[in-house]
Amino acid sequence: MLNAPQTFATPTQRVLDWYGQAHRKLPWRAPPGQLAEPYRVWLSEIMLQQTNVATATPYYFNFLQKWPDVAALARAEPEAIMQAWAGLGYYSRARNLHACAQLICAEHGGEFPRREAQLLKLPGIGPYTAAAIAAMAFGASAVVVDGNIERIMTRMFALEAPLPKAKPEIRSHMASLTPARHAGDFAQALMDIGATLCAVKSPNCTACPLQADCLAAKAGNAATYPRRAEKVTRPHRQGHVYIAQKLDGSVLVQTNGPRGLFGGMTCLPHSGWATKDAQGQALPPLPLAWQELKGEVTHVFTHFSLSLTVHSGQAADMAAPNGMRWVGLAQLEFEALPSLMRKVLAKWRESQ
DNA sequence: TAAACGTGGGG
DNA sequence: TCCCCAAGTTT
Repeated sequence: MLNAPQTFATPTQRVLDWYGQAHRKLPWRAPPGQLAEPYRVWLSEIMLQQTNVATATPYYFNFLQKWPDVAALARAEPEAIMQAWAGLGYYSRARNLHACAQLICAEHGGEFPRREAQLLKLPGIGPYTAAAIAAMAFGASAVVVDGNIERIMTRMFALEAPLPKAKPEIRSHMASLTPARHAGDFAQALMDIGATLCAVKSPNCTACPLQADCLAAKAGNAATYPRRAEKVTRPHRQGHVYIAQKLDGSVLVQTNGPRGLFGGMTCLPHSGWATKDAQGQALPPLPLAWQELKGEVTHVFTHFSLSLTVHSGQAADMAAPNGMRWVGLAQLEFEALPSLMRKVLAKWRESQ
């Protein structure tokens, strides 16, 4: 089977050919046909979990500059990592990133394990990321399945089972297509196709190298895949947040424990919003003459939306309550503040 | 298995 | 404005 004409090429070969000439150039990527550095693949893959390329890219450069390799990252202060991650969301990724770096240095001699099964054991590395690192950094013929590839497989094979039920079937199709060599390029090619051609809303089938292999393209209904289970309605929650300021300008903050929403991050004192019972109950951290700011701060999370009433109060030169601390106004920007808290502070400043 | 876990951009 | 959801993992 030498020199098979393009017309008779396999879908896999068509995708690899397309990648050679149409691939996106991304900072963590190796050129087609080459392997990328494990540290860069890992760092980018963690950042890209549920996160757009455009959003993750500046964070990737910042991390790489601060911590050029896994040993440097392992030595970093956890607070510095959380601060650098602030705004990216899903903060358990940052905590696991540090734990993973330390584990690699302590138990793997500072080198990433090459085998998928061993990668899978590391904190923050699940089935997708383990396969991606094994394929892109080590050349393994790993079966990489992310959201893009799920979308492409359900369209190519017109899979009617709704996600996540279709996942085993998707994986099986992807396994059949994955080449023995260049599996990393193949996966990245499919992700590029998913991002630029096989889009969620209006797929560009005529430009797709898989058009001839795609049942949904033939049927003209690609946009209806993947089928999805019914979405649950997002509950709404309420809470109160308190900005206490001393005469020297410093503001009262607290650092969250490692788990749960905003785990490991810096927050303004607040009433809590995690449970239905706790919502809306004002619970100031200090007995001050609190003033309520006009208008609420709203924020939408994946699993609930939130309205926050903002209170401001002038404090005398008093000690911070247990578990809290005063932070100078100029130092606030260097805290690991999630976007919600920055939003609250912005509203407060604009009310001053 | 299903829920928890952030955020910003696009239609 | 509102809804959807993006290179998932953990519990």
